[in-house]
Amino acid sequence: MAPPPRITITQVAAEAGVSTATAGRALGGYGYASDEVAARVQAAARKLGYKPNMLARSLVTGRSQTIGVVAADIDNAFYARVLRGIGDVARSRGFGVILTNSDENLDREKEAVQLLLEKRVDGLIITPCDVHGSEHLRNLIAGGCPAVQIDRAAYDLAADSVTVDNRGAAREAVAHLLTAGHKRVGIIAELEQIDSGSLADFVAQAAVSPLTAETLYPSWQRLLGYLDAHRDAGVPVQTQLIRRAGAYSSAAARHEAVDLLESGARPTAVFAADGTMSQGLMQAIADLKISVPGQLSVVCFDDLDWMTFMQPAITSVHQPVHRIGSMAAELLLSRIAGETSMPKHNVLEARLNIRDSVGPPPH
Amino acid sequence: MAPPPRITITQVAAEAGVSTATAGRALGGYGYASDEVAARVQAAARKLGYKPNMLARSLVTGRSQTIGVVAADIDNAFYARVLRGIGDVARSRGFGVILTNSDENLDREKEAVQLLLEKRVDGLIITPCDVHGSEHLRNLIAGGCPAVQIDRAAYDLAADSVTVDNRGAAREAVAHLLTAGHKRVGIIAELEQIDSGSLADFVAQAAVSPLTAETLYPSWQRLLGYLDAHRDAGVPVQTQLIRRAGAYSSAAARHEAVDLLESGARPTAVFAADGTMSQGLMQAIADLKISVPGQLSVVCFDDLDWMTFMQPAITSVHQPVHRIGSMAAELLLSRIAGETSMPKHNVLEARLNIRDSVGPPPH
DNA sequence: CTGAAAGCGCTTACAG
DNA sequence: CTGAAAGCGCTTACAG
Repeated sequence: MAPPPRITITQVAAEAGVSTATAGRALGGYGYASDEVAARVQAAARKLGYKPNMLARSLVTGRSQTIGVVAADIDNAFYARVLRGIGDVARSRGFGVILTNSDENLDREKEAVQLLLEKRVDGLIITPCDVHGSEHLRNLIAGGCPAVQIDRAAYDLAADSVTVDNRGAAREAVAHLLTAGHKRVGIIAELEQIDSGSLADFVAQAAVSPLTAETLYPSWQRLLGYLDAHRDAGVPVQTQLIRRAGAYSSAAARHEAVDLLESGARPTAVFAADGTMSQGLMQAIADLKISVPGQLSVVCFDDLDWMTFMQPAITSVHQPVHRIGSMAAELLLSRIAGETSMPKHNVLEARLNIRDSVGPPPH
Repeated sequence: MAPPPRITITQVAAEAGVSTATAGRALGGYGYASDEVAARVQAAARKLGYKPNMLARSLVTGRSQTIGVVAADIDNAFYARVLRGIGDVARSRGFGVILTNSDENLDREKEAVQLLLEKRVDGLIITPCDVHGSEHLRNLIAGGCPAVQIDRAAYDLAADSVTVDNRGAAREAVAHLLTAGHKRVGIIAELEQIDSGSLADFVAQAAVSPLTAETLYPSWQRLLGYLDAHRDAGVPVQTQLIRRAGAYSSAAARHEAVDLLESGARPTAVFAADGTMSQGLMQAIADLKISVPGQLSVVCFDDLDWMTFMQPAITSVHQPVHRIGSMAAELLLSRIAGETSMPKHNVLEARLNIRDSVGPPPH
């Protein structure tokens, strides 16, 4: 009933009649060992049911063969998928993955990083909750801990990043609507963090000077794509069609969407800028019993990947989410392996998946 | 540019002018230390930016403050949520979480358990991919590693489990359809693993002797609930209405659903036994342009949690998924803390969420 | 309350 | 190719 004591390399060495150093070399795949001895040690290990204690190994080698992940919220299809990509790569390379959630909260992020550091991860993959660069992340990098950012990139952090071309994808999505003849295209976006003054200022500024999207939050990048498409098509932007949920919440999105769709100048098409906004929009459409694409054309950013199963199937922007994770992991592992070069910002393309939710504007 | 060397407790002790033992006691919160010394040590630690090395601590204490999770597939809303529940509890108790995926593959599961054991997790939460009890899991338990099963329970494993009352929930769901007057209710279920001979045998046996659901796979448990509801309502079971996708695949489900809905004796209602089956069913309904609930009433098991956003909103069985994870983690932590009692199988209730997808049978 | 010593289970130079 | 010794960074008895 009492748990049998764990077998250590000392016992294996004794059983095989060699030193622990030799046993370690034979088992750990480092250093030399004659075939004869190696076989004897392995037999002893098998016989005793030896399992190496990685904690001890890590303590001496200084590497834990573990990567840490700070996700914003694993209970979200986007991060779940990213994590799958990370996990697949980690597994294939013999690495473990320690997972933490920040909930977009800076204190939680700090705690999470702290935990991961104490557990001596070899590197970490993080969704920084503040793109304006948090000091603790700079310290991390300065401390020599490899890190790869995901989904967003803090502008002054000398670390790799893997993101999606949000701006380009939104531009394409909105262009698709404008090309179908729509002149009043709404957008529902999170736009929580204020990057550059008010929303109106942002729009005004985008109109006169080309903004760079690199260091913005995804929802602002997508708004920029929306503005790009309008400029490209020569369709004037109407600020009352730009709706800001102000939070990553489908309830907030639903509220904004209902308000938008009941407003005097109802748009003939709407672009929802992420999966959660899309949920809210679809709820609003159901609330108001609006037919799609009859009365309203719709394109959704589909982080959540359920747009294909809706009726009608929604034209949506599909991110290569698994790839974000696997690429981040590959990058991180190459940094851990010592590959050194300038930090690189990798931008993946998102694909527009054309379905049945876009038609010509009504009458 | 070179990463600054890590600060160890030895350096903190030197800085504070005490022994490492005292420094450890002052910092680690174990043993005694006078207020004066404690303050001096803490000041030194802060000054040097000391971060404890948990690897070293774990090596000596024998506890890693880490729990391992073997999920079937994190890229699935069910496990993502479970993991959230686990992560929330772990965080609040200062534990780390190492995540692995088994993909319902026994070899992967073994590898995963092996990895977790080498990393010396204090316990693990697992979705056993073979409910017939795998030897490696028995060894694990025998080795004294606390483990909690999730979603299913291997029948001969002396370990806690947290599952959902699949049978009861399916029974309620199907009863809801039968009560609405449906006499031909179809079911689309995974039913991959054969638990007791053929499907027909299983159904026949259930009719004569009361089967116990405890050690069955979830999809078989749900089928049992389907049969229960029919027996309760005195409605005869028609085997051609019981469709088996044979795999956890929405494509397979879609195929079976199309076949079922195009068959001579088309059912007037269908129960989809899990989120993936539900996807397949909804696709089939779209393929065939069947109106819901006009021509067909539908109840779905909603692992994926997107039924509420569909049009029309689908009546669905909603599992307390987050709770599964948090409960499993709490249970595991109490075992790790040394609480010893008989393994307990905890069964959570699922809730039927009534929406618009059920009406009376046509004509 | 504090310190010197031993030790957790490994790996790493260093001799041989 | 192998072994004796030292050491990774901590904690744990054991004296004092």
